[in-house]
Amino acid sequence: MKRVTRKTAACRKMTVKEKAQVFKALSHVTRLQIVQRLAKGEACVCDLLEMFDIDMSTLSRHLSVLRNAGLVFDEKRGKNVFYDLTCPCILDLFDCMEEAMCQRRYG
Amino acid sequence: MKRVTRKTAACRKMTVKEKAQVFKALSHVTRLQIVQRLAKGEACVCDLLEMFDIDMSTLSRHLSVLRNAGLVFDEKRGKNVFYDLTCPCILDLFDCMEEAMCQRRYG
DNA sequence: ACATCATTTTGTTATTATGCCAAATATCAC
DNA sequence: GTGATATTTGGCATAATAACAAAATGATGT
Repeated sequence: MKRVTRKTAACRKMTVKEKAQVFKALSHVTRLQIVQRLAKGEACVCDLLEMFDIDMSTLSRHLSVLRNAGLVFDEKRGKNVFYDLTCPCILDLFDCMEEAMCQRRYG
Repeated sequence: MKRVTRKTAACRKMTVKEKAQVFKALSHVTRLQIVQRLAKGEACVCDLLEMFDIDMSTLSRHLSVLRNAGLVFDEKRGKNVFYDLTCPCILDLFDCMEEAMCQRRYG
C-alpha cells in the first residue's frame, strides 16, 4: 500500500450531507484529540491508546468514524496499524474556527 | 438590545470541549443549511421554516443548538424572532474544510 | 500448525439526539 | 382584556451514539 497525494473525485463540491458527516466526526472530544495528536505525525493504535482512559475497542470505533469521514487513513505495517491524517491542513480548520468564534458579535 | 462587534473573553483559546460542541452543532444537515441561509443575511424563524419540511418546534430546537454553541444569536422584533450569524466568517470554515478534504491523500 | 500480539467486530446496555404534538409564552391588533 | 400570530418549551417515542466485554480476525514467530 503506497501513499499518494492527489486531487480526487472528492474535489467536487462536498454535499451538505458529507460536510455534516465530517463535522460529526469532529464533534467528540476524544476524536478531536486523536486528530490533534496525528497532526504531530502518524501513530499506531497502541500509541493512541495510552492517551486515553478508554477501552481499545472504543478507540477503534472512534478511529473508524474518523476514517469513514475521510479524515484519517490507516496502514498496516507488521503487527501494528498506523493512522495518519489524510490532510494535515485539517488543523487549519481548527484555527479558522477559533478565529471565527473569537470575533463573533452578540445581539 | 443593540448589536455589537467586539473581542470578548471567548478570545482565549477554546477548550477541546467547546470546539467539539461547535462541531456538533454543525453536524446536522438541517443546521448546516440554516447556517448557510443566515450567511446571506438574518432571517426570522418563519422564513427558515419555509426551507424545511419539519415542525416549527423542531426548527426552534435546532436554532437553540446553534445558539448554545455560539454560532447564532437572536433578536426579537415585533412578533418575530430574527436569527443571524454571530460571525459571518464561519463560512470560511466551510471553504476551509472543503479545501482540506479535497487535497487529502490515501494510504 | 499453534500460540501470541494488535486490532477490529459483535452484542449489549446506557445515554443522548431527534422529531412530533400539545401546552405555554409573548407580542400585536382590536 | 380578548383573540390572533409567532415562537419556545415540556412530554414522550424512536433512532443514533458511545462504552465495555467478549469473540473474531490477521499477521508474526516458533
